[in-house]
Amino acid sequence: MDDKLDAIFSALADPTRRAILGRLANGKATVAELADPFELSQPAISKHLKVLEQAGLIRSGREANSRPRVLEPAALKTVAAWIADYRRFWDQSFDRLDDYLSKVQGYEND
Amino acid sequence: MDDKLDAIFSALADPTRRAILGRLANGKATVAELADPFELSQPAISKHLKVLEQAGLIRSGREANSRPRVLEPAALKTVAAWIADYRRFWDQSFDRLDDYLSKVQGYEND
DNA sequence: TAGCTATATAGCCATATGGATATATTGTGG
DNA sequence: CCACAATATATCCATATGGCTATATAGCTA
Repeated sequence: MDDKLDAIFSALADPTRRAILGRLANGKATVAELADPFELSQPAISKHLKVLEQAGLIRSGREANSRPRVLEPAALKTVAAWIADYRRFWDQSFDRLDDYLSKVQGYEND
Repeated sequence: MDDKLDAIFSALADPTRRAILGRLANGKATVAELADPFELSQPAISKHLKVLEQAGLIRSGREANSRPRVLEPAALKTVAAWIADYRRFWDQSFDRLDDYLSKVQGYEND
């Protein structure tokens, strides 16, 4: 799972790739469509797509001449699950845990 | 905000750094304490800490001889906020949005 | 089959990253 | 002030990353 997170976070660290995911949130798209908003070469986009796919964030389809991409939510869910463990540090709705933690931390910290 | 996400995701892409955050979730810790679980040199850990700090994920304190680190939840909250936009793709509790989206996507996809 | 369209792959290059060792810096205690 | 402890900074090195151009591959369509 750690390896997965490595790949996922690493894929998400690039703004072009996040923008691509944003586009795919509206539905599947061809490589050309995904490339359109950017001033990057087509191979550069293909490379980004490969990174996203290897991280499990998207999938490739096949449709006539083109290979449309779709979002693969599971990978994002993995991230959400990871970050959920930290939610208590900022979210009011985790008050009881928060109280508990501030006691524990207060003990350790002072 | 995009720049922030770049730095944050990039920082989170390394398992050592995620482990450090995990340790800091139990309360503040010195560099030596943070380095202890790893078979890495002290400078390597300092480098990781610098990356985490520049991403805003941790802060440095000062206490006698040592510079203890603490978690900085805001940066993680930023990630949670980003990913929340995708929550509808996997979470049942977002059913209405999900329905809406599947209609929209169905339209675009078929 | 020939040619066009869509996309992938191969190289190549510059910069970034993660690690190591050696050394500098800063604070504490004697 | 000295010596030690804790941590940071400076190099250096190997590998990874992101971009480009050129070229290969696959599927239509005439």
